[in-house]
Amino acid sequence: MAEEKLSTRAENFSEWYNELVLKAELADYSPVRGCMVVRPYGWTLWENIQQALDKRFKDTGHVNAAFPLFIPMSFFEKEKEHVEGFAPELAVVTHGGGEKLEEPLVVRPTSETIIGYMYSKWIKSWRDLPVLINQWGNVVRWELRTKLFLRTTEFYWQEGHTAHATEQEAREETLRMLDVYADFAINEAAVPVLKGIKSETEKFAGAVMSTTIEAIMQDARALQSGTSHYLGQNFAKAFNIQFTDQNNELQYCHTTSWGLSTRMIGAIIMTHGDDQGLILPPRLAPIQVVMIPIFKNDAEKAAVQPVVNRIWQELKAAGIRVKVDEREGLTPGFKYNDWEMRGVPLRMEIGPKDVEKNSVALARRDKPGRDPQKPGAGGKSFVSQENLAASVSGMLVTIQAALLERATAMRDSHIRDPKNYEELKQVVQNDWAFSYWCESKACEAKVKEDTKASTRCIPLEGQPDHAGTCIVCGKPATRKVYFAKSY
RNA sequence: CGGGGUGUAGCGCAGUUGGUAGCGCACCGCGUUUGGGACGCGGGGGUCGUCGGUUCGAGUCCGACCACCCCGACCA
Repeated sequence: MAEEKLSTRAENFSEWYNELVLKAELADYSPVRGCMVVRPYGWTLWENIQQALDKRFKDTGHVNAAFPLFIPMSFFEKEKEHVEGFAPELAVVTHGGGEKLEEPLVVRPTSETIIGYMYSKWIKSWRDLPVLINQWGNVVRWELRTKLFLRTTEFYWQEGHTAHATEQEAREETLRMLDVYADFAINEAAVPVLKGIKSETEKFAGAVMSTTIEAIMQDARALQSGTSHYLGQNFAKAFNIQFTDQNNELQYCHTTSWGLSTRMIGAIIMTHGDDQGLILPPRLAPIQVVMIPIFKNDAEKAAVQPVVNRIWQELKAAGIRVKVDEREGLTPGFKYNDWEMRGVPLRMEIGPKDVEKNSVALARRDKPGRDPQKPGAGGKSFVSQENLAASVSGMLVTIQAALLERATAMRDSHIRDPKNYEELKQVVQNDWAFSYWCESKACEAKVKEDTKASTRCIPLEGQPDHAGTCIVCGKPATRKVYFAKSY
């Protein structure tokens, strides 16, 4: 049950987020520190994300499998950078069945190691390649500071792991999956992400190259929303993933990995939500249309209910995710607010007047219109019951497009091009800076030191056609990078 | 792991010089209501975060611990 007002985004963005996650019943705090319980409404959203991604994975030739939750500790010691990167956040099982284990088991923080081990068993010949496997699962990273969906000790995600004969193939795969993520984020979640390459300091532990989709939240902070890595032969050498090529020569594979997690739910919340609550993109929303029957007495109820039922059937038959709010004892006004909190894209009101006029009232969540006397002011409109499924479908498409458009405008308004370093230091307090960078760790570290902003990515698109000078040190630079504060 | 804050009913809070726990919302029942957060009447629900100390007596005073949240160093 929704309670009264939320904190506003302007007052305290962080509070607003926390309250919204709880009140919209997406997730709740668990008795275990840093872990979350994903509630049915949040999980359904995740299932819709899974479906949209899984289809894209299958369409690009991948198959799903499941690897163990427990990984022998020694596996982590085989790849130097990997162990250094993950050692601080490993959860380790030392006992089982009441006895101390001979070798401790790590609860997977990511599965490169155990999958690498298995790939070395499965891959013998160039004919076995490429191997294109994805896994849906949970992982554990012992985080010091957690926040629902954005960073929790345990989280849910998918991790794709592929092995290829050549560097070129593996690099192509890395970028292909980055494109899949970007396509998903933009066209399903209406989150206008920027694709790019991570700096050396920001890349995945053990990768040769990390790529990312970066999103801008309403408070202008960056959220890394998905990553795709080219791992070179690092894991192949650590785990002996070798094959015999066409010339009968033994070669190491080139591997990739790519992941997208429940953090995406946080991205959706912080991209689209308003002070009224959640706003979900129609393509992913667990409930796309909520129907509110309105009646004052039994006679009106008798008139309204059959119409509600008929329309519900029609929408359902058309493949629309629709729910009728049949709760008794609550006023329509309360229900409006309640479903707005939960972010349902479209609300349909059906009362005696609609039955009489063969119409329904439709209210768009992305354009709250609180005064029905001023239909021009908000998103409330009255449409005929004829071809209603088509009108509703059309409106859902319109809402989806409007959300992406609004989010894109928001993103663009936050990207700035400071003229010099002094200006950059100001800009990154409330915006992103898109600046030439010499790609040295020293300059990157200096920005972080001075402003707390990090490099988010060197974007793959939108690079200038001429060289420039590093915004920090003034040395020649060929590419621009985004500097921003991040989650 | 450092700094700050909070722990009293499901949630938000009050609780005086220490005297045996209360308000709002939510919940349950009945009735009236219902096109933008309804109302009346009745009802249920608390070892006051934990442990210890002071005291005739502790939600209140003292100490320790624990948990969670917020802000900083690491990360999807």
